[in-house]
Formats: sequence, C-alpha cells, structure tokens
Amino acid sequence: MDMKKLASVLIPDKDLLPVEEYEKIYPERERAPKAEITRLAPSPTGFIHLGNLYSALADERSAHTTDGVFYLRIEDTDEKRKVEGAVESVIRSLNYFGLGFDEGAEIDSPLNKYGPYYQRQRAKIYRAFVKVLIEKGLAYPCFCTETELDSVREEQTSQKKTTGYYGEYAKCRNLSEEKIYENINAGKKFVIRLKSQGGIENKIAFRDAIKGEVTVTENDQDVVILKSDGIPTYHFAHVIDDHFMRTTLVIRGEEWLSSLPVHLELHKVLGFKPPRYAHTSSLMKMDGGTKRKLSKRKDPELSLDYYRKAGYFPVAVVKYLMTLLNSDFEEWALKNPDKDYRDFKFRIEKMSRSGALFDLDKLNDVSKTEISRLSAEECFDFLDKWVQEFGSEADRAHFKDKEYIIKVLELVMGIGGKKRRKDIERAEQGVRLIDYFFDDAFAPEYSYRFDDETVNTVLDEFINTYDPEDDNSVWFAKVKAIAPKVGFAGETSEYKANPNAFRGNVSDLAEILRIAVAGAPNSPDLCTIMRILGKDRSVSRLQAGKR
RNA sequence: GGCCUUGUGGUCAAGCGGUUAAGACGGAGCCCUCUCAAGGCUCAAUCCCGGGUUCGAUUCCCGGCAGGGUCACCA
Repeated sequence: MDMKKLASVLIPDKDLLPVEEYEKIYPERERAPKAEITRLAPSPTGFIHLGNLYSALADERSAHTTDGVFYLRIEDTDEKRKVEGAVESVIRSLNYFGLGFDEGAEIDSPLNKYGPYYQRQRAKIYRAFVKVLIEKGLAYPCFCTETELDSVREEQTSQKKTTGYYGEYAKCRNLSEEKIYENINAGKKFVIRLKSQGGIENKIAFRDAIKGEVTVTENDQDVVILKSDGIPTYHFAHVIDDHFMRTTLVIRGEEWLSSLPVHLELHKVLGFKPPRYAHTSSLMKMDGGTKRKLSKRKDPELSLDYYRKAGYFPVAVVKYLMTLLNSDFEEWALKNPDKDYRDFKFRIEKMSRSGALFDLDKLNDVSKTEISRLSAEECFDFLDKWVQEFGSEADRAHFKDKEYIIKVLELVMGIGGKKRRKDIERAEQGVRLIDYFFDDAFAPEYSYRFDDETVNTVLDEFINTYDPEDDNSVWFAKVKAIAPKVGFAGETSEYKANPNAFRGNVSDLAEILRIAVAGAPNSPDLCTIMRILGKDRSVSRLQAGKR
C-alpha cells in the first residue's frame, strides 16, 4: 500500500510544515539544570475548583522554587466544553489566591515563544504529526460508527473481556487499500487511530515523581488520535504540546494514571522523550461512613467561590493546601511564622501517595491563624473587601467610617495587645462580630438570667456612678461596688469560697451590663466598649436594657 | 468485573527492621479571668486482618479485606 498517498488523502492539508521544523521552532528552553517547566492545562469551562488549585499550586511551586516556568495552556479540543470568558476566569481565580502564570494563554509575557497556547490553534502541528504516523504505518483510518463501537463494547462486557479497540476487535486496523478508498469515496466519516505496537502482557516499570515505582502494562489499544472533526484527542495533543512547550514535569490527577501507557507509547512512536510525570491523588471528603472524591455537584466547598464568599483569607486556603501538599510544611510554618510560604522548599517528591481527606477544621484553623496576624489596617482592608462584594447595604455604610472600624477592631480583635482574638476564620464572622457597635445593627435579646428588679437595680446603680473618663480599674471597682446591693459577691474569691452565700458573682453582674450594652453575654472588655460607644450611647443602651 | 493504586489515632501525617510510635487539627479536662477570646498545663486516642522471612516486624514478602481510580471521537 502506498502510505504516502494514503496519508495525503487522509490529511490533505497543503500548508503543513515538515515535522522536523517544529524542533527548530520550539527549541529546548534555556534553563537551570533543575528548573522545572510546569503547566496548568484546563479545558475552557472556566470552572476552577479546589482540586485544580491544589494541583496548580503543586505546579506553581515546582516551577517557582526552581527558577522554572509555570505556563497556562488551554485544552479546547472539545468544543462542547467551551465557556465564554473561561480563560480570564481561570487566571483571575488563581490570581486571587496569589498564583500567577509566567507564560501562556492570555498572559502578557515576553516568554510566550512556545505558543499558540490554545490547542485549537495548534491543529496544523498535530495534523503534521498524524500524517507522518500514517506514512510510517503507525496510524490508520477507522470508519467504525459509534453504534458499531457500542455493540462491540457490549459484547466484550458480556464476555468479560477487556473493552476497547484492540487485537481482533480492531476491525479497521488491517483494512485493504481498496476498502479504505471505497469508504473514503463513499464519504464515510473516519477517525485516525494509533496502530499500537504494544502488548498488554509486557510490563513496564515506570517511575512517577509522587507515587514512586509504578508498574503499568504496555498499551495495546488503538486509541483515537485524530477525531472525525480533524482535531486531535487529549492524549495526542498533550503529548505533542508537552514536548514542544518543553515541559519537564507534568503534574496531574491520578485519574490519568490509567491512560499513562497510551501517553508513553505516543511519546515513543513520535520519538519524544517523555517528561517526568507526577500523579496526585485526589482530595477526598467524608460522606456517610466512607471517603469519596470531592464532587463538583455535591460539595459546595469544592468551588473556589465558596471560599471567597465565606471570606476565607486567600493565603490561608493556599497554606492549608500546602500542608496537604508537603506535610512538613506545617512544622516549617510553625517554626517560621513570619516567613512567606513561598520560602518553604516545596518538593513534588514529598507529596503523599494517598488521597487526603479535605478537613474544614484544619482550614479554619489556618485561616484563624492568618487573620490573627493582621494589623488593624490589614484587617480592615480584608473585611472591607469582603463587605464591598458580599456584605449588606448596612455593612457597606458601616465600613465607610474606617477610623471607627479600626478602633473597634483593635478592641474586638485584640490587635496590638497580648490577648489577640484568634477565633475568626472568615471575614463574615469578623463583620458580624462588630455589628453591635452600630446602632442600626444593634439587636439585643436581653436574655438576662436574673429577675427584672435585680437587672434594673444593677443598671440604675451603674448609670449613677458611670464616668466615661474612668480607666479600667476604676470602672471595675465601681462595678464591684454594686454587688452588695443585689446580694452578689464583689470578689470572685469570696464567691468561690462560699457560693451559697450569694445570689451571684461579679461576673454575673458584669453580664447584665454586657447584655444591655453589647447585646450578648459575651464580649471583649466592657469598659473599652463603652469608651468607644461614648457616654450618650452607653447610657441610652443601659437605660433601654431595663425591664 | 479486568487492570492500576492506597491502607499509622476522628483528620492530616512523621517514621522505612529494635522508638516511651513525632508533630499539627479536632476532642476532653484543669488553671487564669468581669464574660468571650487569648494564654498556660494535662489527658484520651493509631500501626486493616492472616500467614510467612527474621533473634526481632508498623516497617520486607505473600494472601485476604477495605477504600480510591480507570475502562469515550471528554479532558
């Protein structure tokens, strides 16, 4: 059979470059010996989830801790997946969490010498290589229809045989020349399949950067490399792209491990040296009694928007992911609280082989810690950003008075003091925590634990002696002085020594004041709250607190 | 189902032939305290099971079991 002729009938493009040219167009990158070239290669659905961020972080860290390059390539070979504005959305999402690309689609960079970075725009490259494969007899046209394929698969399934297009099931593999041209002339649609040279009985020892030694078998499937629309499949396109974009490390989910044999064979027939592969295990979630992969449909916490809306500190999400990526990160971060997480020496080899359960408690803890390190100014900015995007009308009005908010934050969050509040994990909580400093949001429940007479006496007594100029100790002394009048203990020690002798303790007395002024039995230092509120508002709240 | 893969406290996990089996999150308790928060201290909790190999296995081998992945002209 004249393969050259067949190839030019199947791939009739007139403007294809000789494949050797591409080696010159996309030369080896100049890089330090250990510099990694990594990539994020999403399909353009625009939906980036936590799992993507997790793997993107591994890519980004691998590249940027080695002076390498992290680039963005868009795998748009499937038209159905395309969503408008998706690429920008991917970039924006990653930027929000502090990850940036050095090169690639929609990235303005002098490094963009390995493009185009959209696979659809690279069709000529792929087709040139497919053509060569056909000429070499390593690929062939397949005219099988979807229904034919389906029935073969059913037959294989019922006979408990391995499904797929291989061996005796590869009907079009050895079509005669006449038959091929007959089909073509009849206008039948076709795909191009790889004529696999491998045998499933041959085991290959493969070294995965994360999983270590992995045994896989050779591929024996005549996989589709060029779809009937003339666009390659993922398998083929990514092999070409990773080679010509001179990728050194491919980090991807472990769901790809099973198609690794195909990719290895493709590299082989194309004459490429495969990059290193690192297969990450996916993030899991506890559901009922068992672990399962985090799912887009069931788990809102998979969506990155979830973290934005809830007001997690972006770096906290990244740091949490870092603890999952390299488990010694946590210890390092504890020892180096002031260092940027980027100073940590990330290594892909340190990644865990098994799938980590996503642990919201842990994320919350990391976020708390991050937020507790913010200065008043930073804290304001952080909360303000959230308020502007997700807060209520009232929240936005409150946040116009930056000076006041900062004063409130310093008190409530204990900023600048030794007793730093450390239980705020999300912006939303922080915003709600200071609501009672605004009259329009002040909504006390007055859930006193004492009778009305006691409450009123306490409130009145306090109002009578209250002086906004008092410092904390004078203020508290005045509170203590009220105790005997309602039968409470003025000193906790007295109360503890003989609890039955009193109706309550100073702490209970303070609680009454607290409920009146702050609207809840718990709050930071009451004296300071009153000082921030000012005399008039404090007194009017104390008055309103009477039953 | 075939193939691949994983299995240390509730969770993330160090450990890689001899350890009191780290650490962190979470939990419990105590102390401090005008409450909350913060801080200090203490505690509970783990090597999936069964066979080997070995003087000795959490560590090595085999077999179970359990989880995960994958079997498209989707990526």
